Formats: sequence, C-alpha cells, structure tokens
Amino acid sequence: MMNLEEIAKLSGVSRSTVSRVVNNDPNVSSVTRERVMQVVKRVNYTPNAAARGLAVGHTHVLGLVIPMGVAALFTDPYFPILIQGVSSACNSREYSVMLWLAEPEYERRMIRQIMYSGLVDAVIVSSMLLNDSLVQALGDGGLPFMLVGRHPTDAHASYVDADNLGGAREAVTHLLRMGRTRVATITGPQNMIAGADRLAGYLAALRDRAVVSDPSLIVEGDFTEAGGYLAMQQLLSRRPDAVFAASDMMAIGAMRALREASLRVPEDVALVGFDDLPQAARTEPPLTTVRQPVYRLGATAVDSLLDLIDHPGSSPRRIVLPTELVVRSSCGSALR
Amino acid sequence: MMNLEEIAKLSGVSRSTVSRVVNNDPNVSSVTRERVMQVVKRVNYTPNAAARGLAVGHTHVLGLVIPMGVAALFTDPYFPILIQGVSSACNSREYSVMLWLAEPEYERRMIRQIMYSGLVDAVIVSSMLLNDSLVQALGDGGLPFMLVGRHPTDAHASYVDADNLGGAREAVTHLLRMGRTRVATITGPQNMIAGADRLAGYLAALRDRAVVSDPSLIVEGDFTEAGGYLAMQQLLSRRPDAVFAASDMMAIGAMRALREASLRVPEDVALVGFDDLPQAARTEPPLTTVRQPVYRLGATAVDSLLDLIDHPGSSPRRIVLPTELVVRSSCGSALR
DNA sequence: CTGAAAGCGCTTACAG
DNA sequence: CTGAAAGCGCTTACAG
Repeated sequence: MMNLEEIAKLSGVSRSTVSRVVNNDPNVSSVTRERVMQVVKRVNYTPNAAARGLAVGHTHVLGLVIPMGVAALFTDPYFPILIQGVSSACNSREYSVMLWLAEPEYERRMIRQIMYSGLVDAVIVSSMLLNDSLVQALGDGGLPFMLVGRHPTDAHASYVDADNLGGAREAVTHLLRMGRTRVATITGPQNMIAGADRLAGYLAALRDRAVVSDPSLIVEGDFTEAGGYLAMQQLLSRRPDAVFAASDMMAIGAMRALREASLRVPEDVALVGFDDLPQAARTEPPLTTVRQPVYRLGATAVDSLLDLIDHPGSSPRRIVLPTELVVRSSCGSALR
Repeated sequence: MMNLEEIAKLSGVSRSTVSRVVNNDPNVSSVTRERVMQVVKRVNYTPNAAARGLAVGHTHVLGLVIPMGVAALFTDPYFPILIQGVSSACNSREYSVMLWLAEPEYERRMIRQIMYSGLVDAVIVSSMLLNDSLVQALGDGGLPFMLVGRHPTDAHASYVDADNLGGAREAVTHLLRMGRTRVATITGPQNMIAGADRLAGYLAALRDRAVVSDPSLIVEGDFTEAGGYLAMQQLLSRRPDAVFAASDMMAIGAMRALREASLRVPEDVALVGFDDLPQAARTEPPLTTVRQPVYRLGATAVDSLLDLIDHPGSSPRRIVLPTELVVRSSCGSALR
C-alpha cells in the first residue's frame, strides 16, 4: 500500500510536506504543492484513515445503532429511510457511518465496542424502548450521542423526534370534528415511546373536546399488519364509528378486518393511520394518515451530533420535528 | 481515555504483558493474567481499535456498499433484510460493518475512500447494475470484495446470488403445466442483472416446452407497484391468460390493473410474482411467488469474504443460492 | 514468562 | 515555506 513516505520519496519532499498538501495546509508553496499533487493523483493516494485518526484523535466516523427484534423492521420502510437520512447527511459532511444492528438486549461486548473502541467519534441511536441498556450506558460514558426518538427517562440526553403526540392529537381531533363520536384507537406497544406518545395524543384530543375516554375503545397492537387485524377484531363488538391506528401497517390490518366484517370505510367506520407509508396512498380506500419526516429525522440527528461534537459541554439538544395530517378518503372527510 | 499504558501502571506490569492478556496470548502466567484482568474489568478497558488496526494491519471491519437511486429500496424489504444478514454474520464473527449508501454514479471520492482509506479489510457490494463503476474499480484494486448479485462482465469477481434464472424458469414452467398458453411477463429493468436473469428464466421455460415466445407478451417494468400496474395495462390488449411478474411489487400492481379491468385472478389471468414479500401472502387472492433467500445472501457474503481474506489468491467464489416456488392461489393451481 | 524497543502511517508543534 | 522529531495506542519479534 502506498503511504506518505512513498509519496515523499516520489516527489522529493519530506513526509511533513506531503501531509500538509494532502490536508490543504496553506503553508506550502504553490509549486511544491503542485508537484506533490501530481504524484498523489498519479498513484491514487489516500491517507490511511486509521493512522490519521490515531494521530488527530478522531476518526470522522459516526456510529448508527438500530435495535433489532422490532418486528416492524422487516415490513416497514422506517429504518431504511432513517438510514438514508443519516447516511446522506454523513456523506455530505465527509463522515462515514458504522452500522450496528443490535439485538434487543445488547450484549456487553457490543456496548463496549461502541463506546470504548475508538471506532467512532459519536453515535446516533435509534432507541425506541422505554428502558434501553445502551442509552443508560451512554449516559455515563464520554461518547457524544444523539437519540432518534425522545427518551423521557434521561433528562440529559439529546434527541430528535417526530411530534408523535401532536400528530396523533391532530388526527383524532380531525375525526371528532367530522362528527365521529365513538373514536377507538389501536395503539403501538406501550413499552415503545412512540407507542406511548401516540396514545397520549389520542387522549389529549378527547380531553380537548371534553369527551371522556372509554377504556374499552383502546386496544394495544404491535405496529404490524397482523397486530392491527387482531386488534380491530377485538374492537368490532364495541361498535366504534372511527379508529385511529397508531401506524399505517396496523391501519391496513384493521381495514382487512373491517372488510371481512362487511363494514364500509369510511361510511361505517372512519380510519386514520400514522406514518404515511407509500402503501397508504394505494389502499382501498386511500388511507388518511399522519406523515412523519423520517428522512429528516436522520439528517437532523447527524447535523446536531456534529454540532454537539464541536461544542462539547453545551446543553442537550431537544428537537421535535412537526408531523402533517394527510387527508385522503378513509376518514370520510369528503362525505360530510 | 484509558490506554494500555495506564492499565500497565495500575497492574504493575509492562504494556507488552497487558497487550498479551488482552489478546489471550498463552504466554502469560495465570497469576499476572488474573491481576491484569481485574484492572481491565474494573476500569472497563477496551483496546483502541484504530491503533490496533494500525499495528496489525487490519481493522476487523467490513464495508457494505448499497447503491441508492434504486426506487424499490424504499418500498421493498430487500435491502433491510440483506443488511440484517450481513450485520448478524459480522456480529457473530466479531466484525463491525461500515455502511455506504452510494449514489447511482459513485463519486470518485467515495470510491477512493472505500478502497484506499484502510477503513475496512474487505467490502461487500450489492451491485445490481450491469455496468457499475465501483465494481470496475474494485477489479483492479487490491481490496478483497464480494458481490451480492452476480456480475457477468467481470469474470474474476466473487459473488453470491439467488438463482434468479432458475426461479423464474420454475415459476413459468408451473404456469405452462397448469395449461396456460398465453403466458406474458412483466420484466424488471434490463440494465439490472436480476431483471435480465429473470427474463432469461422466462424464456428458458418457454423453450423447455417448445413454445415460441411472443415479443408482444413481454413488457418491461421497473420492479415497483406503479410500474407493474402500467405494464399490466399495456398487456391487457394482448389477452394473456397468465403473467409472470419479475417482482411481487409489480405483481401487486398488475393485480390492481386486472381488478380495474374486471378480470379475475386466477380464473381469467393466473399471476406469479418473485421475492415472497410479507405482503404476498395477504394479497387478494394470495400471491404465488418465488422466494429468494435474501438474509442468507447477506450472511453467505460475509462468510465467503472472510474465507477469501484468509486465503488470498484463491480462486473466485461463485455461489448461487436456490430459490423456492411458493404456491398460493393466484396461479390457479387449486383450480385445475 | 516478561520487558524494552521498533514499527504501523499519520499529524503537528518546533526550529530554522 | 520546509524538515526532523515526537507522539497517537497498539502489537510483536527479540533477548533474557
């Protein structure tokens, strides 16, 4: 492999000088710079990143940790899009990304590797579970980190999150405004923060309009199609005239259960989802849903993290990105 | 940060000795090993991976390059599952993975970074395009690499691929056996290898049974739902009694077009897809399709690559994993 | 079994 | 503007 030494020899200068031109140090005469560049180009030299990292004390790579064992990962483009947001922001800042897909209960080995191996300068963790061993460990380690998804237990953590509560609240408010009176909800898992927040939004919307919540209209799903289907079946006997599903996949499952029960959407029951997956626009009828800015979540996490690295010791970032209600026909807006 | 020096001081031995115990070198007395381990545990020491990499000449990280700009990436779990396969195989071999999502036409900067920065020991590239600048560059670089998806232009490249040709052939043969006579196909993009191979499988199946192919029954799609829908609309006037769609998403689009044209599946038109996405089991009717082992593709790529690293100069690996025809009701098997 | 020393490929004061 | 030298945190012959 080509190294500084070789380039130095080839261009008749010292390693120091080669290093300077490679790093755009202004203290090089334009003629030697030119000469060295020629060689660098010719032999296609790129400095060894590990060696440079060792010398300067940082690696220019960011870690991205994604918890596995979340069933929805397989069927839902959430993570792919998040990864894209992170990756493209890193690319444009000349950072690389190290990806760790973590088992639900992280092994100690992986946590240590992430935190103490010096492989990364900082880490983004897409944490969704309410109590997460990594998040705890991160709290007392020295590695800068940024959570995607807020984490109510840790007051010092920086995070970026979608406005899950606000989005859910807006969706349910919309249903109530349309005159629906028995609005049910299929929630996400309540050990996931987004699941809890979206339920809170549902409850807030009821409270806003002074309708008392009926526990029998609340059933827990798991963010999957199958979960939504099952939950809807349970809900059938309670005769809701609307349901807010905390994810589009669950809404799609609910739609299937409704169809099988010969109930019409939206005439008999209005339906709203959450996420705005590509599929949502093509369901029959098209699904009203809450769009969340997943790509921007990833990109924002990178930007904030880089900012955090530049300003160590500054106060934690708490960023909440707005959601948007996308009205299609499943909620019956067009009807009334 | 804690380093070898500190641990050495704390346990009253030399850095060499600490290094030996950390690396499980047998040449350490069990009593000093014990003593050092205590300290290592207590202070939660993990060796700096960059420094170690510099010293030993490899980093224990594998690169994974995924081309973006493939529209299907957003809607299709192919990449998420591939990433999981790669990641989990790496985890169990104590490797980390560096992820690069590459723009369709890789920038020179990214290619150099991947190949010459010393960040990774080897690289897996999920290459799908027929002529890929990275694959070309890899060909004459010194970095071991493994392609996911065969690459007919490069005879020296190692790859692992699903048996796209065989799978397609089996699907179409099945349709012909069921007595269908006008079997159309919606192909994938023909600049993608999987697209080309699946079309080749379709043609091979016709040839096997001596039916002459009718060019008007072949229309190119783009692997997306929308593409399948459009392609099916074009096909309608040619009155096929079966169609083999080269992806499930396209099959789903085709199903929508068929439904709108009031044609029944499978009575009027039998339909087979490719991939076996989770959705395939829940279409109406459930979709017959060809399952490909995406997770195993990823895991196998890692295993082969590590083997390739261990045996430099050995001949290229060419691994083709079998597909499986999953018969559900959309192909009408149950009918006849 | 253990330690002193050289070396991995870089960067960066320091001196000139 | 340029170079010699020290140092980043490790590993590994080499000598004992």
